[in-house]
Amino acid sequence: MLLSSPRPIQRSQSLREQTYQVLRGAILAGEFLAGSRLVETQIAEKLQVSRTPIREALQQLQQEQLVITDENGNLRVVSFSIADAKYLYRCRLVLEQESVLEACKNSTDMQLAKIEMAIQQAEKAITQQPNKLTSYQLLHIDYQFHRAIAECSGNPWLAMLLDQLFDKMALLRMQTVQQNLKVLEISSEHRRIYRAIVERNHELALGALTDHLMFSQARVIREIEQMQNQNQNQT
Amino acid sequence: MLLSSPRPIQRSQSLREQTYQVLRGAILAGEFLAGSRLVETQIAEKLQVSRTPIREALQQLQQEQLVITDENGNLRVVSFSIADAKYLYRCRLVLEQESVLEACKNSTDMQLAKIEMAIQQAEKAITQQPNKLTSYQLLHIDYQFHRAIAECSGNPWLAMLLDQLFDKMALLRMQTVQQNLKVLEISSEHRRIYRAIVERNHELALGALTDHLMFSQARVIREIEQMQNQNQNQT
DNA sequence: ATACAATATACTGTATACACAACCTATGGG
DNA sequence: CCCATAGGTTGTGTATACAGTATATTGTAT
Repeated sequence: MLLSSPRPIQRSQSLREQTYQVLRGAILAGEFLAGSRLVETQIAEKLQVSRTPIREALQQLQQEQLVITDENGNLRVVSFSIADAKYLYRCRLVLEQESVLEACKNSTDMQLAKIEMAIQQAEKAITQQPNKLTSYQLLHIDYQFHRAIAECSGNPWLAMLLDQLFDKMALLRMQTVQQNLKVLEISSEHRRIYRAIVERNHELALGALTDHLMFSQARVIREIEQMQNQNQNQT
Repeated sequence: MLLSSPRPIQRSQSLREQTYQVLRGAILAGEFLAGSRLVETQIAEKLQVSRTPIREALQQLQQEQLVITDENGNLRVVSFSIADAKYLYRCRLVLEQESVLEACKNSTDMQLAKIEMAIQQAEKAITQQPNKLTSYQLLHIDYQFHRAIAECSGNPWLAMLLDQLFDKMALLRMQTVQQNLKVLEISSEHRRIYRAIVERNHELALGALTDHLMFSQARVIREIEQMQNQNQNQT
């Protein structure tokens, strides 16, 4: 899940939790170049805490696969290939299909309102400050919408699995050109999904979702390709 | 030294990894009663290592949701409800549907052979030592089959997500009456799925898988209900 | 200059020490 | 007899020390 705190707020004061949030945020905001190395002692010094909480935060990130150990056992920010993108989107598709199906069946008025709110907030954000938004913020707004649908499903495990994928989605986009999120297209695609759910129209909703994700996948892959071409030209 | 071996030597595993495996094994083998409390210091003393690796292993288990913090912040072995069972099976169903679909499309002969081997090993195990098998072992044999199909899909993220669910599946069953795995039924259901994949028959494979998982879910839920009744009678 | 050896450095894994919070328990005052 | 509070117990979070290992660096010989 992106930076929101949908959890029942516990005193997440522990340095472990704080460093985890900081590191995760930094990774998802693209503040580490993909593939860059993460060293406990360096981070510890930079954040002015001991290695213990850093270690634990890094292990958590490692388990979430936002950070991986390379062939020498060094920790690095993960870097996704186009193949990864396709596989990740495929997983996301089947999970979100279940998500909207159940949302069509079960969602309460309050839950539907939450989806609509996510859409409206997105629209407000992109009209009010069209150029001031970081892609991190845009991704978060997008996340809210999909997350709200997952909550409608009533299936907490489904929401959990999707959350894991969303983090990787964010990272996928961070690797790419940073700008270039087609916010208007996305917004209308979201509206289409939402309308179908409100009408409890399974098939329409499934279709709209599938379109949305296929478009999204195509956009991401195109961006990755562009980036790879740029890198080739530089050499 | 030029004779150094290129890859295969992994030096003895860290205590963290070892304790993780021990604890995970103990939980999945039902050696903790569901809901029982896990205390760092106690485990550390029992395993004769310092708290550090224990802590890290417990955090990993916590992230995998095999262990959760209760309302007082104490770590406990997770305990699933019937609702959880349904939700977990639902997630598993959509992911495994994708799994067999892709397996029908992509699987190589070697991968198919691996599936068949999983089936044969299961049959060998249940005919040779029909009563000596723990349910932990039976579940592992079952896992091998489903895991082999996931590998056929070629989608590593799919396999990863399914792995997470399988651990919870194992725990679900551990809560129940321990025996009572309908091994013969399972084996024939597996064969049916396998045959459909070999024939590359999408629809048949999907149907067989769906049946298998629905049966499996029904068996698990029935067992949980029986167990709950028993507990009520005891009071 | 190159290859190699020796040493220094940089990191990680594990143990241990300590601080602090939550929870008992018991003792003394009402 | 009740309960309030001091003191002990238990458990976690964080820092730090230390050992082992990998990596970099420097010096030396060819």
